[in-house]
Order: sequence, then C-alpha cells, then structure tokens
Amino acid sequence: MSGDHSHNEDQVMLKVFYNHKDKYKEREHKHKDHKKDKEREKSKYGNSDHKDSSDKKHRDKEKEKMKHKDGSTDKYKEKHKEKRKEEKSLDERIKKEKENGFASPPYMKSEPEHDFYHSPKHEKTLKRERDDDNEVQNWSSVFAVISLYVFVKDFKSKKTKHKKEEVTDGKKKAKKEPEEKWKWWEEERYTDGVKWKFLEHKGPVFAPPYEPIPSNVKFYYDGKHMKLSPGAEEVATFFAKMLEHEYTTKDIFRKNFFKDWRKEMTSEERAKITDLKKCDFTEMSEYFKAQSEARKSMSKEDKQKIKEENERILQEYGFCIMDNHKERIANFRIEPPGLFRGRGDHPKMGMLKRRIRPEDIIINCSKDSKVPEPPRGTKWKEVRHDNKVTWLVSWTENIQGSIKYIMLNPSSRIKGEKDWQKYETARRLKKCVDHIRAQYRDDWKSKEMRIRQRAVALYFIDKLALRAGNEKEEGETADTVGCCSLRVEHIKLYPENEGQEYVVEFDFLGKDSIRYYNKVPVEKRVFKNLQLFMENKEPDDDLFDRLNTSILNKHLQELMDGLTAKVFRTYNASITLQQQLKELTTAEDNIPAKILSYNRANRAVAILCNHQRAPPKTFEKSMQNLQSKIDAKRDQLADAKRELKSAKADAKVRKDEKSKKAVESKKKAVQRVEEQLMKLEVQATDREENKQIALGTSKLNYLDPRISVAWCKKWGIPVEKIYNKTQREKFAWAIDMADDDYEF
DNA sequence: GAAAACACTTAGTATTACTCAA
DNA sequence: TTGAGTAATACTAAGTGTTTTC
Repeated sequence: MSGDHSHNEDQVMLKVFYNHKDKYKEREHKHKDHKKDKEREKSKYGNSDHKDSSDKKHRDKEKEKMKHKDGSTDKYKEKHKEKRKEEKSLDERIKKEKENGFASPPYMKSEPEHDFYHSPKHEKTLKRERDDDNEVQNWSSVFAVISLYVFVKDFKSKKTKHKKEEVTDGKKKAKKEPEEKWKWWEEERYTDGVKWKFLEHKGPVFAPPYEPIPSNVKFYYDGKHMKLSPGAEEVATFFAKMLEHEYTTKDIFRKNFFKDWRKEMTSEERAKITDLKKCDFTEMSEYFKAQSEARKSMSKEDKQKIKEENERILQEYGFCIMDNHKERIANFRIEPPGLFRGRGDHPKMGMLKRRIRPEDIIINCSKDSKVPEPPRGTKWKEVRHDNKVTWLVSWTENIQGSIKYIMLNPSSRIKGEKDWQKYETARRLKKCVDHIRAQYRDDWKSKEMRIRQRAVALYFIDKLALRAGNEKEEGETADTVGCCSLRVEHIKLYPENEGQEYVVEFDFLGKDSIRYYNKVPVEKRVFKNLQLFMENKEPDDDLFDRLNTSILNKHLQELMDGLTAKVFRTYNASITLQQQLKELTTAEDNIPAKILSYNRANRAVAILCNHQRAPPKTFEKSMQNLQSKIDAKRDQLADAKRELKSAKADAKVRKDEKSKKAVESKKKAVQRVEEQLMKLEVQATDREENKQIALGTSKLNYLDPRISVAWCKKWGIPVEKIYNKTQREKFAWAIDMADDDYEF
C-alpha cells in the first residue's frame, strides 16, 4: 500500500485538477450568462424552504419521470413504444389468467416458439414435479412460460444446440442469428420496491471439507515434531499457506492468528503451544507449494476434467431463475475458511474466518419455487421469501459480524437496471449542478458554522471527487477517512505555495487504505473557512465537527431528489470522460491512436477518483520487452527504407514495369512497418502512463457506458476494443441503446 | 435521534485462462 | 509445444446509504 506518488505523477494529477478547475470556471462563466436559466432553476429548486408544495410537486414529477422515462432515452423509448404496447396488452391478459400469486410473468414476448431454451435439467425437474399433484399446475404454467422465454446465457451446450438446430430447420430459416439476448431495458420496471416476483435457485456451493495433510508433512514446535489435532491442523495450514506473504510478518496478524488458533487447539495442544515463534510451518508450506506446482504441471486431460467439473457446477449452481429468465449468479460459492486479510493497518487481520455451514445460511427465494436442498443431514438456518431484496443467500460473517450475500451477476436485469438508474441520477445532477454550486458558494458566507462546514465539504466532494466519509467504529477497522470524517491532521494550509495562493495539502488514507495525496489551490473563502474550522483543535479532532454524512445527504436530498454525496463522483467522472474524449480525440488519428486517447480520458478519471494499483510485479520487465520490440521494429523500418531506396534507384535506371511494381511493394512494406512501430510506441506510452493507475474501477463503476459506446460509434471503433466480453455483457443495455450522438 | 442492522456498490489483489513468440 | 507475459475472472474487503430498532 505505498500510495506514494512520484513527482511526475503528482504533476499529472495536478494537471487534471487544474483542468477540472478551469472547466469549472468555464461553467461558472456560462452560469452568469444564463441568468434567466438560473432564475428558472431557482424557482425550480427553491433556496430556503424546500417543503413548499410546488417543490414537492416538482420532485414527484421528477420521480415519475425517472420511473417511466429517462430523458436520455426518449428517442430510444420511442423506438420501442410500439413493441411495448403490444407486450403490455399481453401482459394484462396473462395477469388476468394467473392470479394465484406465483411466478406470473410480467408478459410474454411474442417470440417464435423455436427460440426457446429448454435445458435437459428443466425437463427433469418438470417430470419430477409432475408427480406432485399440488404443484403440477404451478409448475407447468411456470415452465410453459419459461420455455417460451428463458434468457439463454450460454448456447454452447451441444445438446441444446442440437435441439435448437432441429427446430430451426423445421421452421423458417430467417432467424439465423440465434443468440437473442433478453433486452430487459425495453421493459417496464418494478416501481414499488418489489425486486422480483419469482426466484428459484439451487443454493450456495460450500467450501470443500478440510483434507488433512499427509502424515509425512510435519509440524514442529520448538524443533520437535508434533502431530496436531485435525481442528488445529486445519488452522495451521491457513497460516502455512500464507507463510510467504508479508502478512505473516506483521505483529497484529500474528497475534490475532495465534489467539484464534489456540481456540481451535485441544487443551493439551494449548498447554504446549504457547509461542508462535517456536512454530515451524515450513514443511506444510513446502507441501502446499509443491501441490500448486503439481496442479500447474498436470496433464492436459486432467486439467480438462477439472474444467469440466467446474463447468458442471457452474451450470448447476451458477444460475437462477428470476422472473422467467435464467440469470447468472455472481458469487455462488461460499467463502472458504481462512485467515482474515484486512487491508491497511487492520486491527483484525489474521483472525480466523470460520467455516460457513448450512446452519448459518439464510435462503431467499419465492414461495412457489423449489426451495434448494441443504446438504444431506443438515438444514438451513432459515428460508425466507422476501422479494423486496435482491439477494439469494446470506450469512453472517464472524470477523465484523456483517452480513454477506450471494447476488446476481452485473449482466443481470436487477443489477443492470440499478446501474442505468445510477447514471440517470448523475445526469439529473448535471442539470442542476450549477445551481447547487452557486448555493454552496453562497453558504461559505453563512453565519452558521454547520452550514459553512457543509458547504466546504460539499465543495471538496464536488471538486476533488472525495468519498462521503461515513463514521467508522474505532478499533474495528483500519483508520481510513473520507470527506466528512477528515481530521485536522489530514490537511495542511499554505497561504502561498509554489507561486500559488491558498493551497490545501491533503494527505490521508481513504478506502482500502489507499493514500490520497494532493495539493490544491482553493478559493480564498474556502481557505479562510478551513483556518477557522481548525482553530483550537488537536490534530486528531474532526475537521468538520458539525457535519456527518447523514446531515450532508439530507441536505443534498433537498437539493435534488435522489442526490447523495456519491452521485457527485459518478457525475464528475462521467462528465470528465465525455469532455476529455472530446478534447483528446483527433479525427485523423488511426484506431490505435484513438484508443490511446480513450485510455487517456479514462486515465484522467481514474486519477480524479484516485484509483491506484500496485505496479504489476512484471512491470519493469514487460516495459523492457516492449522497448526491445520497438528497437527491433525501428531496425526493421530502417531496413525497409533502405530497400525502398535501392528499389527506387533501380527503377530509375531500368524504367520497366517490374521494377516499378517492386517500388510499390517496398513502399507498402515501409508503411506497414511504420504502422506497426507506431502501434508499439503507442502501447508503450499507454503502459508507462498506466503504471500505478487502475482504469478498471472507473470504467466499471463510474463512467456512463453510453458515453463510451457513443464514442466508439462516432469514430468507428469496434466496441470490443474498449470493453471485453464481461464488460460488454454488463453494459449490454448501453451498447444497445446509445447512438453516436449520445450526450451524458 | 442515534445506533445498529441491513442491503447494496465499489475496490484492489490473487488466481486462472488465454495468447503468442520461440 | 511450451512457457512467459498478459488479460480476464474470481474473490472478498471496504465503502455508501437506507431502514429498523431502541
């Protein structure tokens, strides 16, 4: 967790911040020019009392808008209006038909029958269920619908493919493109807090039971061999497996581990093993290393077998049926026992994460679904049917006492809808951000301390994309902060620094104990306020002592429906991407150069959001490799040019067709090599700039995918160059709906 | 109204799978 | 065919923000 920025990186960072600041100024300017707009906005949002009825009406209206149509998608929705009309009437028909509360489908698509996926497994289940009179009706109707309309994730299964082809052949060939994906974004959403109407799954996959190590792999205490009881041995292996890791050198880790380990020992063991330093795990560690080596060098067939088994488990447990669609589950495996690996200086690192048993598990599914079977001889803690939540399985973890969940994959409807909604909220912020900014600037002058604090904090959240900063229980987690929980010790004020006025230096550990370091010039008022907030305080006192996240969010909620601190991060990230893309993309550039521009825009966002990574272990080496490739390519280019030159000379003398052709082909060769060289150089630049910056987090969580999709469409870049397969699945909605002129 | 519980998103790292040059 | 390097995926910790409880 270094987080130490080099000078260079600081500059990059500052550059982006300055950019940001300039843009902000620009916006302010615009703001002045549009006083009328401002006035309108003001009346729209009010400025003191937000509880007046017109305001409420407005908010309700906004809410309504969000529910049914999102500004951006007007055009898009229009496209599908017709279709939906059709579907809706069907919907109603079906609703009337099924009123017994089970998985009645929202509607049925008028898809050709041959387009369905009928897994052999379903057939089986269906047959089994037919034996049960009570359920026959439910099941047959459910499956009738499912068969008509199941979202098919993977058609690769041979049987299915075969079946499908048969049917397709029997009917018209028109529907050749088979992978018809379910476009949930073309459908109505639930608006009443209901997350689903039907949910069925097979429950979690438990961690494999402990396999004792062979008796020749020994554990030594104080130099003497000691056979451990199975319970103590298992925990010992957890430590042994981590022996190479830095964790095991840390005092807290060792202390916590030892304490928990002793709890698992028999009383004899406990009496004997009193000092971790005297424990010798090396044989165990070697054994596991050898095992993983063996796994690597397994025969192809064996590897294939394992792969097939994993695939089987995935097929059985990795999917659920939610509202007539087969959806992928994200984490269907229960976390195996082990030693807790908290990040940063976590006071609980090294503690034993205990094994989760069926008795710890709460299953969530619909009443009319087939409840998953617990492993033989066990039972679930509870089975509930709560369709106001999205999780399938939950358990309480023993380190922090928090609840863990099994939920759906990001490609699922339930996650996608939420994600889409998130960006729509951010776009609504775009519409009123000028007003909000004007307001908090005004609040810097407030007579009330709490309001000034709120306004300065909000300024940081907006300008620097800081996280909200909830309070944390002391001693339970690593000491990290966000905006509202900043302490006096985390900032330094410089009336003047390196030629700039009113500079604030931030230095603190944020989420995941990643260091945030930044020097920013701020407005005089902010600076003066900060001086005031810090007066007569100790370094470990709260900077904003009259503020917390719930006060801040309550305030934001009044400014805009659905507005919270984190919306600013989404908004600023997405708007920055859009602006940077506009700024950096050059029409004349070729595709690799354009992609470099994209990555740079993405990088600007990652820097803004402080998304860091440890430089890859192989970084230097891979850079060297790339450099030697570049050198080789340069040599090749020189050769090609030489050859072209001589060919030209040759052609001048001979003046025949053959030599002219030779010149042409040499020219082309030069061009080709030049292109290759450029590609490599671009790659090197990209990689170098990316050394400590993680692009993935912002790409996945902060950047409205429609911006990227639109950019791809506009410049003719294949979307595969920007999003890999998983990302394309997650953003299928955006890829489908964004046109090249999409504006965030 | 504060604390605790809950639900869900965001985050970096470890592991695995894939790719491509030798 | 192999294995090094890289990309993708899996994993799970650590946040945010809402709801429930006391």
